[in-house]
Amino acid sequence: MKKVEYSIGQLGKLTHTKVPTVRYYEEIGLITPVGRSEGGQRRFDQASVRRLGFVRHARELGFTLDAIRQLLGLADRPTASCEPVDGIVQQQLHEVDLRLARLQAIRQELQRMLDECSGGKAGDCRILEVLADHSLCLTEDHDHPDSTTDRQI
Amino acid sequence: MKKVEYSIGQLGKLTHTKVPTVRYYEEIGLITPVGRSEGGQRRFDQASVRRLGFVRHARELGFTLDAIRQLLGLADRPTASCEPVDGIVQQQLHEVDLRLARLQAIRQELQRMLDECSGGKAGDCRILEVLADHSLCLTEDHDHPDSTTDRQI
DNA sequence: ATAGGATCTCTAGTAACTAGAGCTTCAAGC
DNA sequence: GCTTGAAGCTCTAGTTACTAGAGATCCTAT
Repeated sequence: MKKVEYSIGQLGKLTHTKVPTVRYYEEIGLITPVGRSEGGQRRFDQASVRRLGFVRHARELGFTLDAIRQLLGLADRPTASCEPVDGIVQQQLHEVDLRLARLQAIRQELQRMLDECSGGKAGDCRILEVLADHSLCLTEDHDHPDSTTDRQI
Repeated sequence: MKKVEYSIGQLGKLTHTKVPTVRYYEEIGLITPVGRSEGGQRRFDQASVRRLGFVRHARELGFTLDAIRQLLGLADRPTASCEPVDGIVQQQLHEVDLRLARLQAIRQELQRMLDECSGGKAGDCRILEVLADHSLCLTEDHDHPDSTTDRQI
């Protein structure tokens, strides 16, 4: 069984990751090539594929790169307790729940705005009115964008 | 009835907007002070308050500043048809729906991961396993972060 | 008159990439 | 062995919507 090596492009294909993204992950220390070719091109191995796969999957689930860095650190020490892993995931679930709640409220208001728009001139547009006057909207949870840690997905 | 004027700080309080954010919105052309004081400080009026209120409310609903710029342009021409407004809002609703669907799938997988974790060593951690091996996860819609236009809320 | 809070401008930083310029390396075909 | 074109390299800068800080100036109340 010989060691298979991958170019950055092959690694990218295997993990559905764009090449510049792989380089970016290397830059911030999430993955490291096993070496370089004679001419200086990056070479990766099977472990890189798994590691990058992990990163990508976690990103799909909305984890920040920072959280992923922690998860990777924990995954690297198989004898450690998996409690912190659990904590990170629980935290993420919590944030997803918050975002779901906010999005659902937003969805409702958008839908209502659309329902009320009768399609005339902008001057009479109910949508523009609601947007201009917050008190016309139903949402209670008046959450101000500045304070909202708004992130991805 | 005399014209009331507001400093940037007062405007910020009235609209729950941080002062640097107000300046940023001015920089990108969303709002404009009515003038400046002798000493060069910005002065705003009631119309500024309404306009900034509009921006903030639209941001809460997840519109991009670009969409908001368009909405403001439409709101400024009351005789124009409100059809494009409707279009922008519908588009936004659509995006919110997509995001809700994705978040719900994510929520499910996070929950399942937590349910399966028995709390032992990281080496046996089901969570880390699932993260490392995408094929272990239930989500069908394998959506790759790169291609995801992931934005706020 | 003065103190101290508010405001000014300017630069730089955040997350997680993406895009482009200008150059070099690699692999396949002849 | 040579050529050619895709793929790789580094570096800089751009994206969105702000936020933070430095150092100077203004405004208002005592």
